[in-house]
Amino acid sequence: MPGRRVTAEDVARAAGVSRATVSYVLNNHPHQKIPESTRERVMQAAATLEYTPLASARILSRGRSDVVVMLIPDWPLGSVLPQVMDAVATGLDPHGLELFLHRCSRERPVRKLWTAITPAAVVRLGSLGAEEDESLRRSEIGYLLELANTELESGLVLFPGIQTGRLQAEHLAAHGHRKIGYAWPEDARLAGFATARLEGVRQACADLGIDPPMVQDVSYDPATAEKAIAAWKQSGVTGVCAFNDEIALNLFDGLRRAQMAVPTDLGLVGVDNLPWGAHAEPPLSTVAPDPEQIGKVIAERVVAGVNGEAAGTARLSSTFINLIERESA
Amino acid sequence: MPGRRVTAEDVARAAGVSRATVSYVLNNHPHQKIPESTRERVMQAAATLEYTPLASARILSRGRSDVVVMLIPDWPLGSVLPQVMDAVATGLDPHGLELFLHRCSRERPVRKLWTAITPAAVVRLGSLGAEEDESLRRSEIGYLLELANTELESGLVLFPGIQTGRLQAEHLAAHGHRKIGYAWPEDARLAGFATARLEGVRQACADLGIDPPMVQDVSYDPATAEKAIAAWKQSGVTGVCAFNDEIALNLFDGLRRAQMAVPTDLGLVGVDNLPWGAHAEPPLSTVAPDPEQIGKVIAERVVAGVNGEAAGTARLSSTFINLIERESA
DNA sequence: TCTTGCAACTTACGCGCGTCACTTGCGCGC
DNA sequence: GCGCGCAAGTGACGCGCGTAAGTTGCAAGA
Repeated sequence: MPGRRVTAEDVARAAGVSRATVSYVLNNHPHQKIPESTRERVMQAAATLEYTPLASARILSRGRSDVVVMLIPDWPLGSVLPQVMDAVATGLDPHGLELFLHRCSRERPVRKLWTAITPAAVVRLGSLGAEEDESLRRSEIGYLLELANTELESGLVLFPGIQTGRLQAEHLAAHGHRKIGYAWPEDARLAGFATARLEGVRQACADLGIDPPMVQDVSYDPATAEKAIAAWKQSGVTGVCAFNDEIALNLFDGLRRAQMAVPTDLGLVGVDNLPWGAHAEPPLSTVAPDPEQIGKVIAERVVAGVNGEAAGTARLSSTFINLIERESA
Repeated sequence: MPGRRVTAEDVARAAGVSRATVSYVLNNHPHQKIPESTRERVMQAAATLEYTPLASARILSRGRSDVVVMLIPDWPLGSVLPQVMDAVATGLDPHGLELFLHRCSRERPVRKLWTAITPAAVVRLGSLGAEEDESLRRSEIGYLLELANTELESGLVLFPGIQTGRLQAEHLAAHGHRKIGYAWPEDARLAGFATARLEGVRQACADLGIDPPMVQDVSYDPATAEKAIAAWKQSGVTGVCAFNDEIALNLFDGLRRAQMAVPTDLGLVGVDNLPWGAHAEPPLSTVAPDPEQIGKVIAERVVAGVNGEAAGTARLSSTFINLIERESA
């Protein structure tokens, strides 16, 4: 019923040339001399027939596809990641590459992915467990871009976690806080990020010659916030680096319930620059990653990798995160 | 360097059979009699060689892939959608189908997608604009599942928007509210959902014989909340249906700043069942979609469609949304 | 007039796989 | 001893495309 697919053969017939010519024209093959007249004829025919080359055939013969897959672990997606993904997609677009996302979890191993798709590149976000990582590296993916949380891991540093932590701690210190706390997210899946950021806070504290941060678990539950606040108060903590803005906002609420004021009773800095943070009372200071920039860099790397250029392992500079100073510290 | 790809040919050689036999064994071809001994030999060889059939070749010869693509518009992703996506993926998995996500925006037309991938099915979430929709339908996708917001549109109803709105309004009415407001999200990309939900609220009001809802724009900005609250107060509104929990929580804050109490001064119901809502003060009543169930149904539909069974256009029953009564109404 | 050369094509092969149609081997009944 | 039937397995084609290698036609140089 849907009428057979339009193939290059049909276009060739319509344009009165051979299939090879069609292919040369449509792919701008460099080593072929093709007069403008036939080129136009072919283009014309392809357009009217609405010809679209079949991906699988293309891949089969070229040995590579135009698909880039980004592996997203099954964390709760924040607001930043989707923006990054969009930026990557727009960065890839002019080079004819399409971005697809694939969520991976422990239950559904990624291994079967190569059966389904032959990606030109894979962007791995966070680790998938040693076994999966290994099989990923051994697979015949054209290019594999690994994004890491810290400068300690190998790969391209996406969210410079240590730098983030440092900025948070330094911001608090700049406002006179000498005893610092860290609000650690309970969700185990976020531990990778959290470790890096906490490390940054630790380093900054050491450099500033103050005590290492006092870590408390905090989730969305107000009870956890209250407990943490009490613990910090008792040990004289005056400023807290929160893993992210959501947790920081939960602490805001906890402080309000405890009749405490921000930043006089406790200073706060978050991460992510959520819209809500700017409107909190008082406005929340935060370390903001720049999704546009991050996405752009990832896309550039992928394009370079796909084109066979050596990858290199430069780190993202701190241009991609910015401290947004507001009034919560 | 990476050493040539392992093909079915290699497996055949290793197992001492022909390539055809390998293919029959690995695909469990029904019309072939294959003794257990050779079957084992082939499996064994495939395993030790770590043979993975090349997707594109498979697709090319079978004419269909094992990839299901879900088109996600570029709204800000909430917390529900990712959960739905995960549920879809798990539902697809046992049938050998892999789920990939593709964000689409106005700038990057989906049309080129069929060049990159030959999906077994496409799940369309929301509309992409008339032109895109049309080209999507005309393409040779095996199966296209369209998800709609209201019973008015064609397709499978994913989030029963009208039903959602009704539940919200009825909940308020059950607690004595006779004059109802609606908090409309400013983000234009959410208008599709919002229209459906508001329609539900309208219907419920009509059925209950009370005034139609008084609509106010509310975003993340507290200023919008304050303005809306003032307007509702002035016109005697006592209960408000918020587009979602985030907006409801913003209204919470606004009410607190205005020294007003929930639900005595203004009752509130949200949608989505965000973790924060349960911990709000007082806990937020909300209409909760069930991501697991929704995902399961989508997956079932897709599997049926891919297997060539007629789709049907049954609507999702209200089992997929549940009113969670807490204390904010 | 006969090469030589180059632009403008075309022919034909291979990518890796599914699968149809066909062959082979072998036990069985007559 | 021979034809028959069926289990077990193979040969070969086609999917749609990129592209290397080959072919044709025609103008220019000798």
